[in-house]
Amino acid sequence: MGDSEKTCGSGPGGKSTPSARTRILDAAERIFAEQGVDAASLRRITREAEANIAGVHYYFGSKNGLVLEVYRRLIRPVNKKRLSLLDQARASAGEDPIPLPELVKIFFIPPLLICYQEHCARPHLPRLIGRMFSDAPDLIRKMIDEEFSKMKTRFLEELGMSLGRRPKEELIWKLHFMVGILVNTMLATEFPPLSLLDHHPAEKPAQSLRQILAFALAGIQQDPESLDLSMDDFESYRVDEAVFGEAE
Amino acid sequence: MGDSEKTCGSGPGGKSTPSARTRILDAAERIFAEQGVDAASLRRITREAEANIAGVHYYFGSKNGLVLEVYRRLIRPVNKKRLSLLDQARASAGEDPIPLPELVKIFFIPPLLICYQEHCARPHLPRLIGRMFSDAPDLIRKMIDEEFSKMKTRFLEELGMSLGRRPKEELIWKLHFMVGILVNTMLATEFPPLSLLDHHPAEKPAQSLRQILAFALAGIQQDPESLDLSMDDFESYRVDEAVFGEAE
DNA sequence: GAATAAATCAAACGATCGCTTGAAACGATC
DNA sequence: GATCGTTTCAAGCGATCGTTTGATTTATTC
Repeated sequence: MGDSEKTCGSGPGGKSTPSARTRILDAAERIFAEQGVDAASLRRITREAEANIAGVHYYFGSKNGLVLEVYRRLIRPVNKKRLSLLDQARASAGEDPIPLPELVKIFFIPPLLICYQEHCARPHLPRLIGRMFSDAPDLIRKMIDEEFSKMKTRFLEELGMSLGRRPKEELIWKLHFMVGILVNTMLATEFPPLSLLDHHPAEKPAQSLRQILAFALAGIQQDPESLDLSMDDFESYRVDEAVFGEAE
Repeated sequence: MGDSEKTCGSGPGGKSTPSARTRILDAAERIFAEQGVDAASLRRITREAEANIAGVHYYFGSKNGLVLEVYRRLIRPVNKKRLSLLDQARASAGEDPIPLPELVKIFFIPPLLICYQEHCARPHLPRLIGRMFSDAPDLIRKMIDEEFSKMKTRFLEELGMSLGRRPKEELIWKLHFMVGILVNTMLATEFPPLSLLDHHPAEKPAQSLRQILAFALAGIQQDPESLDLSMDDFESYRVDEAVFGEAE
């Protein structure tokens, strides 16, 4: 159980066949990304993993257990990396706040690098991460919240220091917007919203990262109170409810 | 077919019972939001709609047909409103570009007002809209692209004018980030990412809108080239692939 | 009020789902 | 090489899914 991997070694030093447990996780990860968790059947997963369907319940207890493990294996290394980068930055900043650009880079770059690296071993990852936030049942959603809570807290602390005294509510909103940008960008590495683009983001990772970081950094630095908005003419933006009932 | 609604009127002027077709759409919309499209069964939908299960195929041909119609009914009025607001703004701007704040308001406020209005007739809407981008099979995704294409094109045109000569690629990225912010915000009106907030966004719609608009406006105005980023030290942000295989 | 079309219904079809079972194959230990 | 715990296997369980059918009810038209 404590072992990270069991191999049925064919040759020493050469590539070895992963254990059935790992093969199931790999196949599940890929197929969940393709079809969504609900639509993915254990039969297809185990068939493509070249494993028996009973193995799923032997190793993970249930399909939900498998889903939990797939997500955990996906999230943990990324947040571990981000937390370690935060620690580094905090150490080298001493008593000062971490520079905002560095904070933004720590948030965005680790997950995006996984998606953008040239010969990504798991090209389906962005899609799966994007799915995480919407097609997961409540049980999985609770686990995801737990996995992110530490990173969320640490990041809000540092963001508060770097921005100077701003209302906590504002910090939460800004972290929230960053999550939205990140998730949608990962979803779009495979998908139409960016189809207008004449190249895949992964082909120009530096330019893509620049776009994201610049946008987020500007948004974070902006003081919402400075915005001159007439907030009383909402009515003209309201969608007529009567239209809703109609098909045409 | 051309009729928008058929009512089995009980009393003139009073509330009338919607047709079975409409009742199915209403129930499907709500249950799709609750459980996701895949997990929602036609049996539950028709039970709660007080209709017969065969009605789904009579009216919509298949479950996929029902899903398509639910999404269409949801998206159309919003984009119609946004397009009409764009027309208004273009008319009153004459030869000048539309002011950026106005452009951002047109994009965000119509969909968010639906979610934030006090006694929303359909409190599940944000959740459904958020789901749209991830749990939809390819068929539905194609329809969504079609429904949004006109709005997307018009908005990119106006954004290009308002921002002055910027690369088209930059405009696409910025629209893309706005979509991410919007979708995640709608998803979060019911969901954990904002659970740190001590109030529901709908309780303070003006403040919430201010946060969103300010962030997006700043991000849009920012020139990505002005950002001083050292783009060669990616390695320190890379997540160690070796960690991935491990469970603990 | 008979005839025609539209809408609704109960019942069942075949397929697939997550999950369980009990035995066979495997690997380590003495 | 016998023993014991771990892993893999084929087969099947009950449940639920989307869909179809054919008859019945309701509404419309002459």
